[in-house]
Amino acid sequence: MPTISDVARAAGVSMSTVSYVLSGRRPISAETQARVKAAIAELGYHPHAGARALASSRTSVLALVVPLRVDVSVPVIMQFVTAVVTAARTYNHDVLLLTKDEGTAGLERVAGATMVDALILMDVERDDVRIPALGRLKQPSVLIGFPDDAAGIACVDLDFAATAAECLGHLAGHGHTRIALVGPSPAVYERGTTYASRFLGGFTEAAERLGLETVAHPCGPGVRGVRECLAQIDAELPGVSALVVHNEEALPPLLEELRANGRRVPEDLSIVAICPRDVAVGLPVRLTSADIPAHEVGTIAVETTMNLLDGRRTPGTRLVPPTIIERDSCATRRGEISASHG
Amino acid sequence: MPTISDVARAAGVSMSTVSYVLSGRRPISAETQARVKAAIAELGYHPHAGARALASSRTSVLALVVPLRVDVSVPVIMQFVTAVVTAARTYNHDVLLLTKDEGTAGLERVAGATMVDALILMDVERDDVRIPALGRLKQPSVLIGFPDDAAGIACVDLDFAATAAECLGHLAGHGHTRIALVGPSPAVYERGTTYASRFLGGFTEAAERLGLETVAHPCGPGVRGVRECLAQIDAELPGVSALVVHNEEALPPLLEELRANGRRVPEDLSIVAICPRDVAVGLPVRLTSADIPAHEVGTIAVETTMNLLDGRRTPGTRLVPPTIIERDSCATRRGEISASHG
DNA sequence: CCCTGCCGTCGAAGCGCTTCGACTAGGCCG
DNA sequence: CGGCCTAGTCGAAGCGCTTCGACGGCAGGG
Repeated sequence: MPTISDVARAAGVSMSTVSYVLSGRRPISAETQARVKAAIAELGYHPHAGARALASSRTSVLALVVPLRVDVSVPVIMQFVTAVVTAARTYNHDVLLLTKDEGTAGLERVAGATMVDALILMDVERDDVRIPALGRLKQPSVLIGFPDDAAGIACVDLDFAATAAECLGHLAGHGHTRIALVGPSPAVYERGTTYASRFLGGFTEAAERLGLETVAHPCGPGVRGVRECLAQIDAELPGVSALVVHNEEALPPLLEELRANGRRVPEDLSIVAICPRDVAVGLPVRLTSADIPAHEVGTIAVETTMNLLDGRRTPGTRLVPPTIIERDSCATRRGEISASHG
Repeated sequence: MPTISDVARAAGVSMSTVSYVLSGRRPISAETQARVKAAIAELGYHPHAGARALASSRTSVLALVVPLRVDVSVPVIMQFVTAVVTAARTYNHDVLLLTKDEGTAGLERVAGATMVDALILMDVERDDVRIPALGRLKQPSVLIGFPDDAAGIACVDLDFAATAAECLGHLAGHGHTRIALVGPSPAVYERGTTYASRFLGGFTEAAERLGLETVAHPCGPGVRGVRECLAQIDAELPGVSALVVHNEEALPPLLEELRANGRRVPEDLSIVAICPRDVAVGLPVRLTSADIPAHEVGTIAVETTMNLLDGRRTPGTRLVPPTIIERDSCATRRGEISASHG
């Protein structure tokens, strides 16, 4: 492996000149640059990452902490991951993958060892124990998701409250007035992931504002969970004409159960789901959905990280606005549009 | 951040002694060790990864190259990833995540810069362009999957040929003699991922050995692909009584299509699927399946990597034997067991 | 009792890079 | 025409760690 001094010798310049050609931190004449670059290419020189990190205390590596076994669907996690990796590469950074189950220790390890320049955490909980730990690190960090107290912390996520409101608005626009929320599994609420409560909050508030009659229920796993949830909804809100489903895993069994009971979608029951595009189109009925913009959120998380690293002041929290995509699961209730639009 | 010399001073020893306590490469008396460890704990000392890499030319980081957009299902990829990360941690290594779309350049970058000690590649193709590049790196590498010419390369994967044979054996044991293979999408074959052809090879050979009548067809995406595939199978092998499905994505539409056509599983048609446990149990019919042992394969890949790093000679290729798990999708054809068992 | 060898420790030489200060030439201003 | 600034380059001092050779002391063998 050639070193910077091999390059310097080959180009007939000093080591520092080679370094400045590479970093651009000082002006170097065009001819010198050309000679240095030629030497680099010829020798196949790659700067040694460790040496660089040691001398500059910058690593060009980001840590990304992903949840391992969670209730949020795996493909969505993977979308975040690929978005972050791809975006990081556009800033010439690489990504070190940590799992959430290492907890605080993992963060301290990679940060303490100066393996990374910054950290991005997914699956943030209401009162996440990792947050105080982050404050003690010398590296900045960005959260994907929101803790209860997001003061002074950089957070990025879909605006779940606005998403709920949009869903209700969409259904109200189609004449629906009795609408139920099929929420995430109870485990999600217990674990304290705030997207569930943010969504519920937005749902409740919008329902009131729009004068809708609503109920909301979490929905456990499998056909069983779906069945129970539907039963409760039917009991508490007879004549329900639309469902907002904020639970990706529940969608397949839910559709299956409705079919089995002879309830047609959207003729008898309209559905708006919160899920990624490909899930929405991969089901028996193409679902009208609010997209989970994993790619956008991941990209923004990296951008925010880079701003932080450059010492740029940046909005502490970034809420990505929702996008509703109309497909085939939402029907208009005849003669009720005007009533609901009032 | 305290450095090793801070620790040395606090413990009243030299830097090298601290280093030897940490690495265990030379004997250090128990008392000295205790004092050093106390100092480390008290100061909250973490060795600087870059400095360590520079001095020792070891990084304790593994590169893992994952496919981005592929036909193999995302949850399975994620299982490999988490297995590799978890296993790497048990060897005190971290994982740098690369995407396959960076191609050869990505490998050369991280290897050239000495960012990693070794590389693990997923989604290896028949004549993968990255393989010659790997040979030029100073770091060892391990493949998850097999290229056409695996000579001298460390490879790990499920034994797909044996898996196919096991599936056929299982069905034959249940009295089935006319069996069709629903294969991966044509794109998989075109892309040259060898697991498809390895499976097909094992299938064909076992069919002959067991005296079965079989056909094999790739299966394109969606309901459409399933429908075409089934039509061809029925045309070419009338009276088919069992399906081996080597295509995870096809399973939901396949079951749906069979149901719509009034073909009951397993009464009219038995199914053995090749898919991870959770997919098999998450469908309307709990499928008898050959497991995709992502966790085991990932773990073995890391073990192999560690052996390579320790200069230990290790079997070049590791084929993980299949495991068939009986569930509810396989029926016995009455009165035909003895006939098929002969 | 001396030599050998091992145990436990130290000192110092790098590992390959960045970066700061310094220096030389010119160019521009007043 | 002197002072000053800028562009372009060099030299050297680290960054924090590992590791090799060396050394003193103590045990065991001849």
